[in-house]
Amino acid sequence: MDRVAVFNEYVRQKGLKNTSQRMTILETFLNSKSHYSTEELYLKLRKKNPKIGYATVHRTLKLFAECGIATELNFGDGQARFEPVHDEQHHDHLVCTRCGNIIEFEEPRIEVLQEEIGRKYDFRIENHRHELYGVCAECSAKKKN
Amino acid sequence: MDRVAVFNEYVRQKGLKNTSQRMTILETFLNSKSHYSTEELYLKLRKKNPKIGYATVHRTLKLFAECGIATELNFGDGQARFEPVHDEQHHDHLVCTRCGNIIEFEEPRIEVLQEEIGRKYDFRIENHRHELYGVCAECSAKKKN
DNA sequence: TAGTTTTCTGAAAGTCATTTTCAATATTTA
DNA sequence: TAAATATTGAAAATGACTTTCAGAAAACTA
Repeated sequence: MDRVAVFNEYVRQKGLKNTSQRMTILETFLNSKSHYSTEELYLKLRKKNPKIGYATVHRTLKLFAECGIATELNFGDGQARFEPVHDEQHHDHLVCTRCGNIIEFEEPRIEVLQEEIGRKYDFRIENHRHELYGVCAECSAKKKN
Repeated sequence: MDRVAVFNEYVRQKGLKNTSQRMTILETFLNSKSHYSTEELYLKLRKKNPKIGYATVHRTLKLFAECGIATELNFGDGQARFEPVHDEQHHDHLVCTRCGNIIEFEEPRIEVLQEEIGRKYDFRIENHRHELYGVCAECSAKKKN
């Protein structure tokens, strides 16, 4: 079941309504690999439909997260970001504190160790956040620091 | 050099002033293992000194983080938290999404893997954030879910 | 040590992302 | 198609932080 279908199913089950705004937002959101903040997605959407409101974008992104087709991220810059959930393996993020660039990484061995920690503390892990902050290759080269 | 000395040294070097408020806040902050939000520490401090202001508490916590005796944490509940830096090994956190309880864990093998990732992406890691969210043993027992 | 300079403080106002309100509008149901 | 119900967008509200500013306190200076 693709993500559009998941969303439609969620909307149906919850007795929500399927509006043109929601479809536009979903489409734009899925067709991008960026880690959008509400603001960024809102600005992008205005170009397609200048009538769309900020609150609607925000509410809809929350809805995506709720039904499991988006993940809410927070890189400490004071605004939430959202990324589409993909079928591929879970990944985490390297965040460049100079240029803001975000690199995704996968490390199954860390995932395994996390599970081990959960068992050790008798803690049922539901999700996690793992971000590495620093300076990316480009910025290191640029500023030779 | 203990953390009070580190703070005093930092204040001296920066040409800042050493006030009674800062000392009170530092003392209260260090004598606790909690992960205080500004609000929580502010409320606790009011009991000792009702005249102390929220802004001062917040500014001072930022100052602690700046001089390296505190770490700023963010568990996604919309408010920053601070913990005293201890000499012991670096740790990360398990956060119970039911009761809010925070457990610290250490896992050197994860630290090693992080460094490996940094090398792989030619990324100079300066710090990281690693939090595991889920249900703690107590809450699991309570709600049998 | 008194005077001068500079930083601090606390209260209040301002900021900024997010959330809520509400009247108008759109979707879905009957 | 009408009735019921959810959604929308604009604007107001919220909440965590951040800044402002005038008076207070600390550090420096002669």
